[in-house]
Amino acid sequence: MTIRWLARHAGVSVATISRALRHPDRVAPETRERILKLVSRYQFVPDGRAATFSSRRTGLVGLVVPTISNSIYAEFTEAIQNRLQAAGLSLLIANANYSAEIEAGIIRKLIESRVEGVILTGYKRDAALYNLLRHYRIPFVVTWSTSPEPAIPSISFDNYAAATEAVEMLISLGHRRIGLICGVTDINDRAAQRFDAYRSALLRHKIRFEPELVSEQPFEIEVSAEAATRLVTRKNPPTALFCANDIQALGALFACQRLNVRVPEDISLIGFDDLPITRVVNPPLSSVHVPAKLMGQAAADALIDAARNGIPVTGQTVGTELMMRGSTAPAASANTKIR
Amino acid sequence: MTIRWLARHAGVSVATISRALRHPDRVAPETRERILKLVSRYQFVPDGRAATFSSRRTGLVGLVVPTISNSIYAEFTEAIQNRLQAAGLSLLIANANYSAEIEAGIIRKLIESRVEGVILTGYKRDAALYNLLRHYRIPFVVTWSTSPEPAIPSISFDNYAAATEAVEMLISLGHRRIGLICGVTDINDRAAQRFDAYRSALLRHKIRFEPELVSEQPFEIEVSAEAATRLVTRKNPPTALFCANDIQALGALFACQRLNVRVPEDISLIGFDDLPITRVVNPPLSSVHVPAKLMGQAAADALIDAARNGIPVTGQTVGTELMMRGSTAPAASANTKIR
DNA sequence: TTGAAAGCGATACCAG
DNA sequence: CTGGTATCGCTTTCAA
Repeated sequence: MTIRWLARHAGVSVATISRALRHPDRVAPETRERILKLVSRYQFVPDGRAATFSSRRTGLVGLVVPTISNSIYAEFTEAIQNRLQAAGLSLLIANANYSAEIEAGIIRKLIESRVEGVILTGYKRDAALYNLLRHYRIPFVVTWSTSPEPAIPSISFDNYAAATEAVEMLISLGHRRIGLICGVTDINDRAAQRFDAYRSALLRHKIRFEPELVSEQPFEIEVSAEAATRLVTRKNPPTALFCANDIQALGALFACQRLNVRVPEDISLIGFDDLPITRVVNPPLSSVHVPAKLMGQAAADALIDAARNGIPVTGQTVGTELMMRGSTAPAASANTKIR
Repeated sequence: MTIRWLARHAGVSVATISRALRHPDRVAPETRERILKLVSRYQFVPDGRAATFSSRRTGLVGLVVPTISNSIYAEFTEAIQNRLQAAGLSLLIANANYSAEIEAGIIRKLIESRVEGVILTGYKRDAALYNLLRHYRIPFVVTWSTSPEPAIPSISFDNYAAATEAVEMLISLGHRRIGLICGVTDINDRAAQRFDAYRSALLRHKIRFEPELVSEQPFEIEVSAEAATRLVTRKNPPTALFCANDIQALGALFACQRLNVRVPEDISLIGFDDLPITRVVNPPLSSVHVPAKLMGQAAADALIDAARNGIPVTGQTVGTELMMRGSTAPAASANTKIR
């Protein structure tokens, strides 16, 4: 069942069939009707690869995320997918699983598929990969972190600034012993930037940085709860905890509840991502709002523009907002000065 | 940059280049070295479409899910993706967004891409779609619900049985006023089956079915919390709530906490999906464990087998398990008889 | 408005 | 072991 077969049956040329399918207005109404009737009668679905192959357009965009089981990436992915779908493009999705090797393989495969654009998560990766994409003239955009290199366009928020705001808020509430739970900085540049921001903020305020108050963990709520438990049950526990991720913040919140450590009276919590659930838990969780959906849409739009109209992708910074909720309060012990 | 170009530069034929890339052992070591050096020097990545086109294999599998922002689908998707990736196949993912129309368009597009298999969510859809897939000899499998038609292979658990177990548990704990929060049954056959199970269980135990105790809602935690609030603040509130989804159960739990309705003393809760978070909240949430990962892997494996070895997809039922945790207790008022 | 024919880039069969 | 070549299914000039 091919265009050629249909052409024979309809008594026209393959060119006419192709036109009837793609540019119906360029075919005589009568001819068109006849063809379309055949098409639906035989449930003909043209081979997209062949089409793609002659027209040089695959209609495919690749997305590389470390995982989608983290809600925030799921939301991000979904936003991208919806946008592309609306533009008639398809999403080829791949999990890099926080592994540089897997990622490299994935990117190669995307190039093999001749995707018309690639959305990357995080900027830190072998330069060879960026070069490969450029070499194949495949527009790409980095999300979730901004690359220091201007040649690598990123549509993202500023992890460092956002984390700084959160930590400074805790400091301004009088907290001096502030713990951190974040992702594994070796494999996650977002986590690394947030860690940096935390550390710098402390130093800037002359607060000693204590490595024992920092816990790097994978994003699993049970693991995070355990990490928080360890932090909170120290002899000299922190009075505030910055969790560079809501999953971890939730783990911490539930761990505290279980330990009868009152939030925010005994310990203040701030998360990161602003998942919908933060507004529903008790107390509601303060969190840094990350415009995941917006960021995804902007990235998709940029790539759609690049693919359709050859417009080069330009970087863009989207804003975050610290959402203060019930999980954060002035330090009880300290001389509480809110500025 | 094509195979032909490389052939000229290497002074060999295109056939040899192709072989050097796909079957290195069928090429003289010397020739091979020379070719591979060129390939890496020019960062040549063969065009997968062309390959696909001559070899009749696209290496693509399509997945149609209603959404991925629900964690449980994200986990499912991820399992499939990992499995396919390991088998050298790529996942083309599409959100149907609980819309039959969008889904139909998506399936058409998957056929256009000549995917080698399709994983569907839920069985209820226009028969024409199934026929189209069959017509194109594309193996498919239904997940998340079992089709009553044997011609539609499903790899799934039994929604009805699983929900029945949960509701009967509540009944056996002495509950007689049991509420239900579930998905929108019009567009979600899983929700519909769970609703049916709930209703039948009540009737079977001579408990009056009260429509006012049922709330159909989209899977958003805030919406679910409101729905639960309405149910719990009735003049004559239920003593137990079956939530056909953990998102909704969590919404209910947090709503109860906020209203000072004690769980499980005042109201028992059972969710569905057994998300990791259920083990961490307070009290831990009873839930029906759904083997999302296993189901995804099995579906992926079935399709891999179908694509690779022409083995027809056969249905399979995977088990669920009711995980009883702290959110459920015997009815306080009633004459508590645990059988 | 319609048709003929030249690709698009790799694969694989068949010779040599 | 290597080369020539038909082929996959459709799009797209270019003519008619």
